[in-house]
Amino acid sequence: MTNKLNLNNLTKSEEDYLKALFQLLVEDNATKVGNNQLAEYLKVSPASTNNMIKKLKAKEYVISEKYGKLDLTEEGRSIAVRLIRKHRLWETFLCKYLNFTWDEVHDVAEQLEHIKSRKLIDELDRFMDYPKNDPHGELIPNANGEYSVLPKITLSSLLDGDVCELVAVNDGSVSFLKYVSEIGLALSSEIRVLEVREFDKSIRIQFNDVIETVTRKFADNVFVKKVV
Amino acid sequence: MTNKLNLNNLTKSEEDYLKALFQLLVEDNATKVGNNQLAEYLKVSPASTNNMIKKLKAKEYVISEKYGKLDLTEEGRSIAVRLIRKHRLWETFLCKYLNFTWDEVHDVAEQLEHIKSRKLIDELDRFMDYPKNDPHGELIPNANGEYSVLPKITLSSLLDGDVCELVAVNDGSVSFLKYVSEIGLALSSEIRVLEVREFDKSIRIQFNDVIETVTRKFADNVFVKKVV
DNA sequence: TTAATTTGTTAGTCATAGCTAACTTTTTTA
DNA sequence: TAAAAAAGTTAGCTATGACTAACAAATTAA
Ligand SMILES: [Mn+2]
Ligand SMILES: [Mn+2]
Ligand SMILES: [Mn+2]
Ligand SMILES: [Mn+2]
Repeated sequence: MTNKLNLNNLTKSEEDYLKALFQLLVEDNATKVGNNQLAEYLKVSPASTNNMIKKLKAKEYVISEKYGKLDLTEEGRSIAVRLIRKHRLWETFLCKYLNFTWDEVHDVAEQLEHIKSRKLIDELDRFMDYPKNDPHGELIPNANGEYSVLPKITLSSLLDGDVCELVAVNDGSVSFLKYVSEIGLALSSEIRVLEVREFDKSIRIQFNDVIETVTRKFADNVFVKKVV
Repeated sequence: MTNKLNLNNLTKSEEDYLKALFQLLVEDNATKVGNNQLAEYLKVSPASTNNMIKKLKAKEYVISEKYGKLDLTEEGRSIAVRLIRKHRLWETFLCKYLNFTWDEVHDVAEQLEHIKSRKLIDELDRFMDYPKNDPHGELIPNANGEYSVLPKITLSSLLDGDVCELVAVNDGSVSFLKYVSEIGLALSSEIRVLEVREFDKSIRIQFNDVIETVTRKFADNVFVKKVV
């Protein structure tokens, strides 16, 4: 048990890098994550990530060999999970109690996730009666740091005739989330794939007696579980 | 009307300096505030404050002549008031909804006050139904930036026989606040000054049939309004 | 009114965290 | 398998915001 309790001396940047690396490693289930990939994800230069990775290696949150791929230590993963817990709890709070819509919460949660107070986040969790999912459908890690990834596939991976339930959406883009709501989709919507068009991979879908055509790019950001 | 809307490009440090200067100027009603005084208040070196004051003068939040005293512009005051509003609303939220005690809230609020989202703070205000006072008794500025200082004097300024009501406490020191609660004092307590001792300015006070002797230092941090 | 003390300023240093440009190593492709 | 491309690294620069040490101005005391 590597319980060093060195959780509160991380800078906002260090936290952001650890969370980003975790999301690439675990959530996007990439087999290997490289320096340039991390740089692109964080929208900084490869030189910046290279520099930060050095520091995080010295602090034993990250493992990698020179010119090799990146990985997180147990301690590094644990910090990342705590950040994701905070992020998702705050998003939930903003939607459920402060009248935020699901496209408004991410940017504010990016700030709030860096507030350092164990009591704050655990009490917020209790106050909301331990929610399981955030406003975008993603699972919220619990106070013990137990983390699991929602079983999901992208809408774009389905074939003609498949029926699925919308279980989560990518929360990164405001315009995407607004678009999803506008056409009438929401978490739990049942979606039937009418046709995947060969030419441009656009997809005709049906839900609530509505028929829409969505692009491949759109469908890549919609996460579903198959029903039929 | 100097409404430049340049409110969201300030660093945490810049915000902290403006708030500190405001608190020295307005809340502690100091006639003049100097560079070293600000440095001591913020627990940084005079060189650091001198440097930051230069930057804040360039941005037109602060006014001062070389070797002269410091003052805030309207814009500078406005930023400071918004920070104080955020600080006090968060303190109130933590106490009322998240089971924090009044000695636990200040440090977390120091972090939360720097979160940038107009909607967040105005919705938090609405959620709590527009509270007037924070957990330490201080007035919460409203959404229009209207700010007023609670009419108050220190307990240490009273004389033998005076009777007063506890209206606020200095929220800076955890050990002080714990001490206040422990002896049974709270906001609205009625306190009678039995005797101010010449020798060390210690004060015998009575409240709720309790008689206690408190030091001058203690009484400096207790804010009251006179009843008799 | 001079001398001592306090207050304020400047110069130079450090750490953090970005950047570009140049370079090296690894991987891919022809 | 050699050349090209991609990926990763390094050096050197910038800005922010701390610091100390040295100095100048203003205030206070003698
Ligand atoms: Mn989010
Ligand atoms: Mn989310
Ligand atoms: Mn406070
Ligand atoms: Mn307070």
